[in-house]
Amino acid sequence: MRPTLKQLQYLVALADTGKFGDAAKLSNVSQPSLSTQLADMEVELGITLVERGRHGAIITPGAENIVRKARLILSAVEELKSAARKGNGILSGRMRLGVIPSIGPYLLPSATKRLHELFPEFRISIHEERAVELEAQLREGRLDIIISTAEDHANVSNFPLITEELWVCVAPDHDLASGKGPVSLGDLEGVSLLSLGKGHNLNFGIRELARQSGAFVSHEYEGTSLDAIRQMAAMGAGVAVLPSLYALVEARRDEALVVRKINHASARREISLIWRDTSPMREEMEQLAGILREVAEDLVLRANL
Amino acid sequence: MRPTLKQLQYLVALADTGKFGDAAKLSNVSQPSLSTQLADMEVELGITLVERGRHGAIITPGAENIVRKARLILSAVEELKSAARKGNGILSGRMRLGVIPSIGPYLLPSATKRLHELFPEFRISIHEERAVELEAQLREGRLDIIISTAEDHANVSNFPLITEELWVCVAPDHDLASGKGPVSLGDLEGVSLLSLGKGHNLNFGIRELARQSGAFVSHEYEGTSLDAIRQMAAMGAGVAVLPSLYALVEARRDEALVVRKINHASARREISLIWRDTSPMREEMEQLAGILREVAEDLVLRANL
DNA sequence: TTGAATTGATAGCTTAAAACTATAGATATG
DNA sequence: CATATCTATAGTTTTAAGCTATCAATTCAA
Repeated sequence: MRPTLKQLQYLVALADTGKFGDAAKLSNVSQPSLSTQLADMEVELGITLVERGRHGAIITPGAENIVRKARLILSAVEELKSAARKGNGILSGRMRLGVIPSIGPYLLPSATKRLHELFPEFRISIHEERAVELEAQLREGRLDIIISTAEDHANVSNFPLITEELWVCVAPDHDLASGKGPVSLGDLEGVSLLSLGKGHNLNFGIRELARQSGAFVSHEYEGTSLDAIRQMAAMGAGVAVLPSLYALVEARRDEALVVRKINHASARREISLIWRDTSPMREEMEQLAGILREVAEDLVLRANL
Repeated sequence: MRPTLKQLQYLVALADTGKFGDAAKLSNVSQPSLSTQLADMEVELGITLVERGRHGAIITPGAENIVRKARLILSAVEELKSAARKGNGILSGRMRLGVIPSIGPYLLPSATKRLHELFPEFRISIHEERAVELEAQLREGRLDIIISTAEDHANVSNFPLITEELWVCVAPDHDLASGKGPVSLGDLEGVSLLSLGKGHNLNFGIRELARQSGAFVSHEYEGTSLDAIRQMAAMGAGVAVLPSLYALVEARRDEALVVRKINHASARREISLIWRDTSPMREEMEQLAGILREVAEDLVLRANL
């Protein structure tokens, strides 16, 4: 890569001092080294950069331009170095975050707000996809980090953020609307469960729940968003099964719905922050996870007030 | 100068290809060379730039920024190289031109106009000084080129631009105003010659003229500009001795003056373009001289119509 | 589960670049 | 005319960069 940065530096030093010897001293090299580097550079560029003589070195008029550009380049390199020093150890830059749709819209608005307060230099771009796509993209390096349920996948590290219980949401005239407190597994026998479509992470948990309780999963409608499922339930189409964050933060505000927690160990899912374990940013990832966890806990806490 | 341009180039290649091997191929080096350079760079910058793994190389979020800066730096270097290629052999850049006051205001307006037409990339900054100052500044490298009378000075090259005759200008009621055609040396005997002050180049020629003709140089007034001398003459203070360019272009337009050429071999001065002969721009200088000469000749020609 | 294929890292060596010392050549300056 | 002050050149040493060969890790397929 010619000219070299070193050569550019020598040229600038020469322009500043006006003498080869002084420029060499300034650059901490010997005068012959600087002289030869400069001569090489002139050959490389095919232009005479300085006029030599007893009087010292005078930058030729045509080379003033070059010197100016050289200064800009050198300062750009310094900037690069200081940028490297700065954005180190701390959350900075732009991270590509993937998130499942049943978490994204409910956790991330608060989370990004908080992150921006704490780390103004940090940006995340959010990609909402189903869990399978997310994982593939994480592996391919198209995402840096994902928020999903932590199933055991090879070569990824995960950090639990929050454990979500599953809640049922039904229209007030539904059988399940009459009881108080949590719903037991038995209460679900025979009912029609509304869920997100296939490939969605939430779907797996609900299928399992149906299997254990004797409920069945509705095929009439497979939602692509939790809001859609909630509205179906409000219209009496069945029992929406929703994760806590959504149930607490969104569904409970809907007066056309009764919301009850499902009281069973398997009626929960664990949301984690997941990254390739080859990633050199473990420290930052854990820092990020800590903040996301705080935000999630805070959301649940507020909703329970 | 770390990081090296080469290292930056390798980083960009890696960002583009996503694999060390491919990046190496793209950069025409072996994979180990590129690997070690990149590792060195990471140590130097104190930041992990890429995540390595079976999947290839993924730029870490914090380093995206660095890559972007690296691209800019590399393209700035390319720009520098193409600027060097462009501004070569042809008049370009900014040249610092010194000129004596008895030429500057009469030649340069036309000359700069013409130069700007021919070489839009070429700029000159003009410094009007007495010949002695000009020469000193040329030696010091504070000027690149001067327009002055070509006296034999060491270490400078000169290129004749125009030979100026000296003219006398007098008020219409002066003895010299009565004759027709050129003035002979004898006509000047005993008259009072008006001249620029000491140090001015024109002064030397006029002193010599006085010596040969038996005239004397007025000490009443030593002008600092040709216009001042002309006005003195118009008021009857003596005989202004003015060089052709001024006499033809300016003085002849003044109805309060009679202008006559002095008919003698020594009543002339040769104006040249002068530069340090260490200057590597001889070619450009000669090109410039050619244009200046054309402009000067053209001015004289027009004035004689 | 093993074996081929692919990826980047490491080791050892070679080549090329850069630097140094010493000195020559050129040119102002006293 | 000697001297001081420049830059260039020659010869050598040191440092950096590059190469080949090989390894270790991981994936993918049989």
